[in-house]
Amino acid sequence: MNTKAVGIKDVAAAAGVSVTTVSQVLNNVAYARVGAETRDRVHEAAHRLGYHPNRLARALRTRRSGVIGVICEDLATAPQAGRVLLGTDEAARRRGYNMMVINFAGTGSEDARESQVAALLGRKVDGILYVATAHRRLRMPAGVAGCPALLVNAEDLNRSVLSVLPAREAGAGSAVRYLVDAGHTRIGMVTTTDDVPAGNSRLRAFKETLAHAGLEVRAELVQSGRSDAAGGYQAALRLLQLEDPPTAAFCFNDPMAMGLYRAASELGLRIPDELSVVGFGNQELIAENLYPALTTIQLPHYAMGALAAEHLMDAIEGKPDSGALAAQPAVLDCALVLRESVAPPR
Amino acid sequence: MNTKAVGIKDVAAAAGVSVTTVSQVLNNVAYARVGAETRDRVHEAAHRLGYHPNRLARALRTRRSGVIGVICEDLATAPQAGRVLLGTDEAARRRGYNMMVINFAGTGSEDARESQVAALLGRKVDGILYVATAHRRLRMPAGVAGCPALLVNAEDLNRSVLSVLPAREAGAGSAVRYLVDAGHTRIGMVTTTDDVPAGNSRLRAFKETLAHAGLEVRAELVQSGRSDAAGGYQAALRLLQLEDPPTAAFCFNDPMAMGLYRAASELGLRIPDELSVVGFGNQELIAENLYPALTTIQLPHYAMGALAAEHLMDAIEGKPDSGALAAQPAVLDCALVLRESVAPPR
DNA sequence: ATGAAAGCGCTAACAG
DNA sequence: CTGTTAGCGCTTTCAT
Repeated sequence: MNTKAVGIKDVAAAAGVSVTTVSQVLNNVAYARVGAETRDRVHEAAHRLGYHPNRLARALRTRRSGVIGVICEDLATAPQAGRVLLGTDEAARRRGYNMMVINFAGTGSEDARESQVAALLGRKVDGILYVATAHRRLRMPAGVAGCPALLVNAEDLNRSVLSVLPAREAGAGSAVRYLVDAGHTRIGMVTTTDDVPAGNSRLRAFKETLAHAGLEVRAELVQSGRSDAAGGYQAALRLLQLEDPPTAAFCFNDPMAMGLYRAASELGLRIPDELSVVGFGNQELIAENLYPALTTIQLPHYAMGALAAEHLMDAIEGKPDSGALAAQPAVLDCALVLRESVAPPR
Repeated sequence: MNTKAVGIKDVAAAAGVSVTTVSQVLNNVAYARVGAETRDRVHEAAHRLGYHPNRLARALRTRRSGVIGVICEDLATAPQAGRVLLGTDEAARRRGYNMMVINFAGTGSEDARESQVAALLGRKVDGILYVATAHRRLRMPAGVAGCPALLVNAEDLNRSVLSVLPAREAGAGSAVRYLVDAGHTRIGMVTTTDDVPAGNSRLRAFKETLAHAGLEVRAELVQSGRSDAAGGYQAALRLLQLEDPPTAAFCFNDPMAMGLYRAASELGLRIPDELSVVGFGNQELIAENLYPALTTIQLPHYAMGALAAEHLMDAIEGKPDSGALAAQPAVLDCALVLRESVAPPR
């Protein structure tokens, strides 16, 4: 905490006016009527002295800190958390807010979490953003009640906190449709056996998209395994050794697609000539480094962070329409990132 | 900003004492002499009313906010930033601090950066941590001067701000030594042509380690390319097609190792039986999902974040030894993460 | 052993 | 058009 000496009264003295005038001029208070020449004097003095308002004092007085608290689940291991934070930071900054960030470790006890939330609240954050790692329904920490809050990438069990979500199912659908549009008629899916809601919804999107395209969905064309490269490899091996193997495959996530690449390589299948593949998640480390580079679905992390921040700030500032938007979750589109792993069937 | 009603004077009233006493009891002020029975009454009242001190008011009065400002270069795309933040958050929390985080985009102008730093300073952070993406020498933003600050993963051009750094060169050395210890005598390196200081230092470590082991360093055993999988593939192709090819290779980073895996696969070389490989960086998405899983060097991101936070808090609180440590950068070891990609030569 | 009162830097009535 | 003043909630001398 810098022992910066120059305060509002120094500016007032330098400009030969009262602190009120300085405050009103620098904050552009609407109703205050201050002469143009006085305004200039104030601005000049403030600039000359290098005055920067003490936001703590202002917050104490106005009961508004301009800080939004961000609770991140698993800040460290999830690469997407950074993108959400970036979106939030940029949106916040545009409106003069800053972020105070805490991490909710997977291992933390309920008490530990509550005390972290209490820390945020004690620092008088204006609102709270809860950034979940994976889409699911969760219970907001109790302390948050009574403070404007928003969920990113998850839904509240009590439905009392609204959410910003990715259109995962639509994203999965567009991945599959891309394969259909490329001309494929035998399309397989490498999905997960892990019991996550995402698994079912992506599989459902797969089936519905095929059905909608008038394509038969044969059970053997859906193979599953653990949601990593090893699981993808196993599932892909089964899929690609079918007597009538698919010419294209949609994978539950990029690591599984990486496993599929290995299976294809071992079986002598060239991607994309003999096998087209689309992943999910756009884990750049994987998707860009695979050969050929993987076409995959990008989740709108940045946009979710930004939109959630906007909604939160609207709620904090009591914007009229913030209530209307609150009724249902905001759902953001997933983009298809085109790379090299899809071609028409031969 | 919660309109939480209960303040210190509510507690005082409920306990039948003055606010002074409440403050002294709750803060465990050393010199204050308060009767044991009074203490209990105060604690009980505070607990019963659900009192939480307003940290803003306290900060204003004590000139210490208990907030550390964290400037992240490239919060979004660098997966390591999250780990550093986690280390910082946990260390900070143990001592009652919180983090205010901002992102320095690669594209931001000098002015934009200064204004972000000004925002941090205006919010009266007690100190600043600058988390760089890649090790290099940089100029701290001008505004930071006069505020306790520390650099993570970089060094200050003016040498006026001290650093916490990874022992990259030693890490690279231990990777190579691991291959030597496994019995390899013809060891190659896949390095980068990108002009980054890290490239030279890792190559130097490679050469020195081999020389120290009494092994010849033949120029053809060092091949280079762009620092991604494609570059690694090209370099590896040259390396593995030498007339006397190496039995082991050290890669500049994990993406390049991924490229080497592809080259090995195309040439029919089995890892680790016919070719051992060690990467650098432990990008889990890659290292864990490659087959066989990649043995690689882990940079101490978490530890750097934690240590930097500790040093910073020591400096803020004027700990006596904080000056002594300040003389030279703190250097933290890199761990070798053992997986499946190394075996003795045949 | 406890309390009264000043003040951190700022904003916002209210008065002139 | 501008200045005086009373707090925001807390800590901390200084009295008692």
